[in-house]
Amino acid sequence: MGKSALAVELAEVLNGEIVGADAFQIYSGLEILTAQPDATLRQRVVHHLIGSVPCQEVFNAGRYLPLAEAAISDIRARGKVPIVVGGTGLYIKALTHGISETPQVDVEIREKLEAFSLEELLNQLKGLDPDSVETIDTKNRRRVQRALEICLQTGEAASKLREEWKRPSRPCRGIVLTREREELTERIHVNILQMLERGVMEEIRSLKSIGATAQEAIGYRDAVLHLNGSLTREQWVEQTHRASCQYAKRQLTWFKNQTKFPLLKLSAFSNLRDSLTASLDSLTAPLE
RNA sequence: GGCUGGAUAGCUCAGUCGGUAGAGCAGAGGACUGAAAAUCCUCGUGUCGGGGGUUCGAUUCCCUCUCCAGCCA
Repeated sequence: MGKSALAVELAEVLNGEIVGADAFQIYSGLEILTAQPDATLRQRVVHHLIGSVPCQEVFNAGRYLPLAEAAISDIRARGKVPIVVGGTGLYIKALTHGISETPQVDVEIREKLEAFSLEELLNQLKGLDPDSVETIDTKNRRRVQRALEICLQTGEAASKLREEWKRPSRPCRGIVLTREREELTERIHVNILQMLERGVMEEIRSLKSIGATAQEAIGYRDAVLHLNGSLTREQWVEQTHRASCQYAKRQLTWFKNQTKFPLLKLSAFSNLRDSLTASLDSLTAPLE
């Protein structure tokens, strides 16, 4: 989409610093694959939380929130403007609305639950927390399992701990960047080819290990298959491109329907300057 | 040239003992409270390769043609 470059322009105008809100750019070791802002951009403006967690570690929204809040306070304390940039809707919503007070994920419990079928998980959950069964998507294993994890860890019903998104919106302004679908598709293609030129495959080959969450990055598993020889370079490009386009669509759906931020279609502008001006206009919208 | 398989949704393929057909993937839309670049939900009319025959009725049986594989010459 072109978030990183635009964010740096904005930060320079607003005397700001950037706080990453991207579940995968957070990892170090996957700089190329996750398209982290390059050295030039990072020299111009201070970036927080990007490439800051070893990709061997398990990371999630629960870990993200306090880190991001700390970064934001720190920026404010120095009289600067925090600019949160990223494509992970859940992380941004956690920041603006907070999330329920539930304990950190217990890896052992999670692993134990992996062994059960969805039906078995549902039955357990029905016994412990019938209300949850009413509210969550019971066809979605992740949701059912998470609710059960909370019940088992806390000894309480997950539905009790789950509060409405509280802190109905901490004051902030925001914009959602979009582009024409075709243009976006083309840009994604170019970006993927650039990853190869920059050495994604070498980056991935040199990893000694990778954590359970980081390995979900688009293109990672297929890259491993390519390095094994079971997938051609072209196939890697094709699959990664497809997955990225699908992801971009899901992001749009999320931001359109889960936030009140105005949409800004970048396709209308031919250069960064104009995009910046338009962004600044949009950002004068009332505080959310 | 002969034989044997194929030819069905954008792609890979099921299927119809003859009553005009369905999965996965792709595509479109949507959901989303600690795995979120994840996970999940909804949406399937297509000359069933062309032509002819049998039949009340053929994508399904028969003949023929075309194309693609493989085998034999």
